[in-house]
Amino acid sequence: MTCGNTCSRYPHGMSAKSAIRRIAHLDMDAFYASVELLRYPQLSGLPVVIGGARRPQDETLRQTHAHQALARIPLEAFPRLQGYSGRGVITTATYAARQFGVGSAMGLMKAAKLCPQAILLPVDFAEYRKYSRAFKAIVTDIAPLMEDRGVDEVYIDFTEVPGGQREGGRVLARLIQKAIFDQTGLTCSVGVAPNKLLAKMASEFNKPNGIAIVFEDDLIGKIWPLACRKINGIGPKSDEKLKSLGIVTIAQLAEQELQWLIEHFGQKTGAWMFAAAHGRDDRPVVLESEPVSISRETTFERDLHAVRDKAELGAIFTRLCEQVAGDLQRQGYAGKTIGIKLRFDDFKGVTRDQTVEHYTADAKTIRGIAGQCLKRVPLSQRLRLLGVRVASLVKSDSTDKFKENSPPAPVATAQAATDSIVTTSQLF
DNA sequence: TCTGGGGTCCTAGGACCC
DNA sequence: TCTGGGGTCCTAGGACCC
Repeated sequence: MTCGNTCSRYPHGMSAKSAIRRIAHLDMDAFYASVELLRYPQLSGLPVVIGGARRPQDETLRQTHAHQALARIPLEAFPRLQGYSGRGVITTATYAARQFGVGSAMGLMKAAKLCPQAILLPVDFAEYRKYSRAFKAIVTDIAPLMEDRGVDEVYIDFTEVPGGQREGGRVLARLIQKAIFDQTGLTCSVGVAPNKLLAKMASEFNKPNGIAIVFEDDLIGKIWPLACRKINGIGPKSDEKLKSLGIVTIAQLAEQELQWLIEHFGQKTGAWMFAAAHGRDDRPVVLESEPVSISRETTFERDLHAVRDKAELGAIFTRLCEQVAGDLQRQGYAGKTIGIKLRFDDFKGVTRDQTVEHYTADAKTIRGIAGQCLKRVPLSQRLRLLGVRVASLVKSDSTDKFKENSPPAPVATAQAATDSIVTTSQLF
């Protein structure tokens, strides 16, 4: 068994001052909704949902409100879920709304039935990003070793932070929580534990605005009674499979032999599950990471047909390529694997990609290669989603030696050549 | 009336090379 | 010519997460 950085940096019981590894997981409470409540305090206590709605009436809400004193806007001026029609899901719901059974990822029309009086606000990523940057800056001012896990979550290594060991991390967690609240008005929940796996579970224990401390000795008492699904990485599919094998709780998972888990879930997953069930996880807190891929996708307001809606589809496709190219250029990357993603009206999806010789961040080049990918998909079925992705990324300053202007002419595949069904080759 | 828009990582087969 | 193994790259799909 090899011993990596973690062991050599934190020798167990070796020196009198040896620090115990303490990792925190911090999770902002109902993040998007809470940010909206800062702008519209008159909505506090009311059921509010933030939705991925892209209807014209939603898009105009911000402009309508733009020049008013937001806190004075009367309640009647806010759109309600009642009578909502169209696509879109809830991204965040206030705790008041959650009491009606609505929550993340639920379709807005279903939510409208459960809680018609709920106020519906469109998402405003720019605003959430602002608060995201703000709370992360507050965290790193106090504890510099932070791993970004998206807009509203971070891991923090408390181990070597002054005060990070006091009360198992509770003192520092409280300090960070208070600093974030004082400076942003937002609340968060924090779990502190010997590793990321346990810290993540702990942060859920006392939500919202709570702190939970977990020590190694708490495994049996606090972790084992939980459902396997609470382990970050065990999703709906694995959970179902575990249930079918008679395993519901983490304790039951921990009873299984390593070999038995490997037989049922494969070498990697089986071994990982075994470790997780025993509370073991030595992943470090990662401060910086490079993106693997950059993509844009969109679900249409209505399903589109490759033939009947050819012009509309073509325009959307071009726009997606331009957006991806813009993202790449802004972030300073170029890629050489270009791909597309389609979702059909039955929600089944396919992907196609192609790796080319030259790195690119150019919209027209991407559009050309993505168009070739699209030709390899039979398109008799109606589409609900189209996406464009660029992977195999490099920092664009390191691509100066490759020139971007030579889109290769991909050879048509045998499959595309022999395809007798309607394909986009006639369209794009 | 189902199910958004980003991402990451893993698996598995085939091509190709040594 | 056959047998065998390992490594890497590419592609497609799928599970999972925020």
